[in-house]
Amino acid sequence: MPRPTRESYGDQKPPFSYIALTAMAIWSSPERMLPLSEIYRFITDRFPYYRRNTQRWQNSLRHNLSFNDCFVKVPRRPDRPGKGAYWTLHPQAFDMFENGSLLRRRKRFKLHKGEKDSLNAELQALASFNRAFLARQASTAPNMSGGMYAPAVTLCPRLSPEPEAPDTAALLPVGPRPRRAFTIDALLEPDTRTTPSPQAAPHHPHCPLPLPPSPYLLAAQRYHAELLAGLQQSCLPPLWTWRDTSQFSHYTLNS
DNA sequence: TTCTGTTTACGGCTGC
DNA sequence: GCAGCCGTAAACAGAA
Repeated sequence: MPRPTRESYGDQKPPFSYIALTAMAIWSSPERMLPLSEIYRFITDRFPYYRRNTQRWQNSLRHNLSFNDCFVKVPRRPDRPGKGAYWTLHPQAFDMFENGSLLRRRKRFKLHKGEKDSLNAELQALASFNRAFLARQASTAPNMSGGMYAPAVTLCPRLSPEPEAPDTAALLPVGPRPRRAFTIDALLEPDTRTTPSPQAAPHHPHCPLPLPPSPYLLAAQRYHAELLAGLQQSCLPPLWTWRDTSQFSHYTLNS
């Protein structure tokens, strides 16, 4: 069966399930994770059919994101505020589709109870940490303006507009995933394994001074990096690639 | 207020 | 017939 092309659909409904469409969108992003709004945009950009009746299919898509264990909701980093979380694919969900075909899943991806509980606990912990981070930041805000630990994000506005994927590439630790107690205090302790020294703090080209980020920010980044490293450690290359040529656009199975 | 996320329910389709 | 996958609708809560 020839692979369907974008042009062959026109305004017809593509033969992909919402799970497949969402997986495509997530895999199309450099960070392998997208907020809901970007998943919508990916689908409407490529499939004209979904430019109509948006409420209907978007409701279905959200249902699938929540209902299926293959999608993992990753809380935003506290220094990257915005609406909604990021969504990624569970690493163990890559073999869902038969031979990379997106038309029908080989089997439903289902996490075992323990795995699901463990993942939920970690994500819950991260969300709690983010809230605690914001609370602490708010309570210390009046002193932050001139303080040496003022978060870099308040002094170095981003150049790219929202939505923006978490800056995980530079945060991912090398080697085995470090484990430490997940409490606010534990995370705020100096961590010589992953905490960059103030001298090594990245210097934003538009910042007048290379200020060290706050310990809270570092702790949040560190935990985010640990979480994402765990999720991505077993990541395989994408099974499919969206190819745009002058003749046609289609998904191809990577060899 | 709007968007995001969760949950429940139901019916159609397909394969065994 | 049954189980599993899928699409859709709807209600609701919480966050931005």
